[in-house]
Amino acid sequence: MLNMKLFKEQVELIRADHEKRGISCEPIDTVLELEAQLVDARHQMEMARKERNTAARAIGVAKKSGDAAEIERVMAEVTDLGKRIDELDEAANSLIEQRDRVRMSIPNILHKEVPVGADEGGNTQHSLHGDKPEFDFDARTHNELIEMNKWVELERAAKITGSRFFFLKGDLARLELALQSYAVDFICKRGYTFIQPPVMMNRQAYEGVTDLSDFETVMYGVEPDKLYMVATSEHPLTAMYMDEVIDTALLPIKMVGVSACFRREVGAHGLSDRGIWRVHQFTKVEQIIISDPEDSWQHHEDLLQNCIDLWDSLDLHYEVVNICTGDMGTVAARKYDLEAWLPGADAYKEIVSCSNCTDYQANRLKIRYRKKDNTHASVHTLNSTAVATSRALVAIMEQNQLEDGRVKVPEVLVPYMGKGILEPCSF
RNA sequence: GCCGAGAUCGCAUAGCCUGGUAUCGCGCGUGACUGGAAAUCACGUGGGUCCGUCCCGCGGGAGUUCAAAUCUCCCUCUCGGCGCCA
Repeated sequence: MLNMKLFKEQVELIRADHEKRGISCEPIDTVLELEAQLVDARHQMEMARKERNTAARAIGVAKKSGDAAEIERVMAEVTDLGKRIDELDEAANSLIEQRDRVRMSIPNILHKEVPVGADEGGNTQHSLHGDKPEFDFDARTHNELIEMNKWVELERAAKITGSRFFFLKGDLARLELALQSYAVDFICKRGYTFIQPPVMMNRQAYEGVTDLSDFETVMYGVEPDKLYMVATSEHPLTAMYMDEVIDTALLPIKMVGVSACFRREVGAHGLSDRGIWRVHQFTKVEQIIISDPEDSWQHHEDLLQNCIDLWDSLDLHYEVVNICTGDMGTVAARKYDLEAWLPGADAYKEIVSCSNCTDYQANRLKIRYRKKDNTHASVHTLNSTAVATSRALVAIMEQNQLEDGRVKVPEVLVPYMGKGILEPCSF
């Protein structure tokens, strides 16, 4: 959510951003109009309250002096004022609610270097990494590999939960665990603190970190308890500091979290989504930074560099992409994706997403820091995947496959696995 | 799940019984003193603001009252005790 100060002092900035995104400026005008009404309503209410406070204090004085007629007169006056205040208060609250409902739908201000484009076709290449593997046989898709090696149970999982859930078995499950440990170790060596978050959150905290429409399309709700399963550990790890003023000396706070992630994936269909590429539950190692606004763009580059170094060390071929205006979403001000090459699909597909959300989440969550001049300001929040394990498994399987369908383990993971080749499962 | 005690500005803490302007301290900021600093002293230090001897704010919500941090009820969380439990 954008700060009201921005609407009052630099509304041209918001308008210019909407032009760039190719969306209507109408909501901006609505916010300004509601704000003008609110200021007026609030002022009227304050004046009425002032009158009442003054009169009510006079009652205390009059009671001590015992002037019964005077007490009665003032009390009648105060009762009338009370009714008027209630009405004005109700009007003001309704205006705030209307204003913020519109304000929440207004997206973050983009970084000036975000490429302009209508949809994902407008994304541009940032850099290309690793060598594209060559096969002297027909490369298989990950679907074929998991089936011939019996590494994944999709149909049996469907019996007990539904489609898009899975059991991960044997060497592939062990590789998943190895990836988690390796990625956590890798990021911790760079000064991040490992944190395991809760995987459910309440509505209020969740509204602070995500787009409202996500409640319909992304999140699972746990009904009787009014909780939501987290879609990524970014959400609990960012929200954990809500309503706090952080000691400036503690910034930046750098965290690496691991959690199961739950997504409804409403409307996702198609051949490219089969297997374990797009599923309702997967595990993700995530980097989070809570930063002084002055440093956040440097941290954003650092997060990307961590990903590049990590994925280079796995010896995989991928590209880094600049996400364009039309593909950005509401919360991020700038976003890089890593897209791994999948020989089975003959395409580059998203495996990592690295965002600077600037103060957009922090405004909503009221995560502030104390500045030198003793005033408060919102922090910046950043997040980046390190590895989403199920997608990393797909990339490793497809790029490291052998002719017989077995898979070579990346060098750096061999110590975590205790073996260099993934063998088929016996059942 | 049951019983009890709590939640007050960045931190800490008083006010609650007995309703009438949010207290002391620490930290931080500004100024004075100084060659400079420390120490000391003064002022400031939740949000809003049309800058007022203004309005709001004491975990959240409702109620009683002319008036609620203060009284009543409901909820959330924390701490202690008991129970259950991987």
